[in-house]
Amino acid sequence: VPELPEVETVRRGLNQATLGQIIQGGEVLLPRTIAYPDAVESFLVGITGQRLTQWHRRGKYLLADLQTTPGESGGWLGVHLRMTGQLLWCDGVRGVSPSRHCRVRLWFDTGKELHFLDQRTFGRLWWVPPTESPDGVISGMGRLGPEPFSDAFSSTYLYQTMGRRRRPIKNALLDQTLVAGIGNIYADEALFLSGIRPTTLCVRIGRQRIIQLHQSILAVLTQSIEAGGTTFSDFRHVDGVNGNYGGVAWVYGRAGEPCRVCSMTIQRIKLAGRSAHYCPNCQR
DNA sequence: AGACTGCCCTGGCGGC
DNA sequence: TGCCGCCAGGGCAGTC
Repeated sequence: VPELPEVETVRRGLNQATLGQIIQGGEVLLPRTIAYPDAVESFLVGITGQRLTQWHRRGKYLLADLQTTPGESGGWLGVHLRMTGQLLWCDGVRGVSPSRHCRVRLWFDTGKELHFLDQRTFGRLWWVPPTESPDGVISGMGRLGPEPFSDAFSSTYLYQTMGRRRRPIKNALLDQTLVAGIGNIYADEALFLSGIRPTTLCVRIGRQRIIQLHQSILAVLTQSIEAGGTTFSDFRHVDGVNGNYGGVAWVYGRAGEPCRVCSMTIQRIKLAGRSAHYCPNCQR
């Protein structure tokens, strides 16, 4: 499940592989993958002939700058991988049918192709025309809270924003309007590292523990980006290679197994419709 | 406004 | 061996 570190890894791969290349055309195999414009044909017409000049990341969204000619914007190509989406940079053989889960394929002037694969079909693509703004067209992006690595996401911000809320801290961490990019895996891992139970109400967490949580969030995200994303998911780099989040999770996916610190059995509960994993001894 | 629930979707797995 | 139900979860619409 791609979260911020996985999306960041994909972004870096795309910036290595695709910059300067011109989209010659494409094929949409699953129309609902295209979130905007409404008509698939408008999407294809919009991106065709455009040069990819930069890939950005905002939360779990990817956004490519497009240029019609040097200095003239051709809008943006937005991508959200959701649960099982993958972007694969491959040697295309025109006319040959791609893999079973391929939803969209784009072909380039060099003969390379960019495939959007997505088993569960939750992933979405947008073409944002130059006359509009990404934050407006990609509504979820417009609502995102600060980036974890930005100055805006300080421990003071976290304390002031979350400190008042009457809801479990785990739910708050998954709320993309409070902080962008954290998903189920890193929320559980950050809460373990800061010794806080996922059920703890935000309002019950003191200043010192919020400072610890802030540090833990940055630590777990940094470590995973350095490792190139997680292994414990079906995440793949743009070249199809698996990630390697330092190898092990502290609690995520370890229900019933002994805590790596104290050997107490890791618990799994349901919060906000998601599974939450924690150590009942280390997290209070 | 804040918080929560159900839904979308497919494939893998446990139980019988 | 086969079928059924459950589970995974990011974002959004709907509701209280």
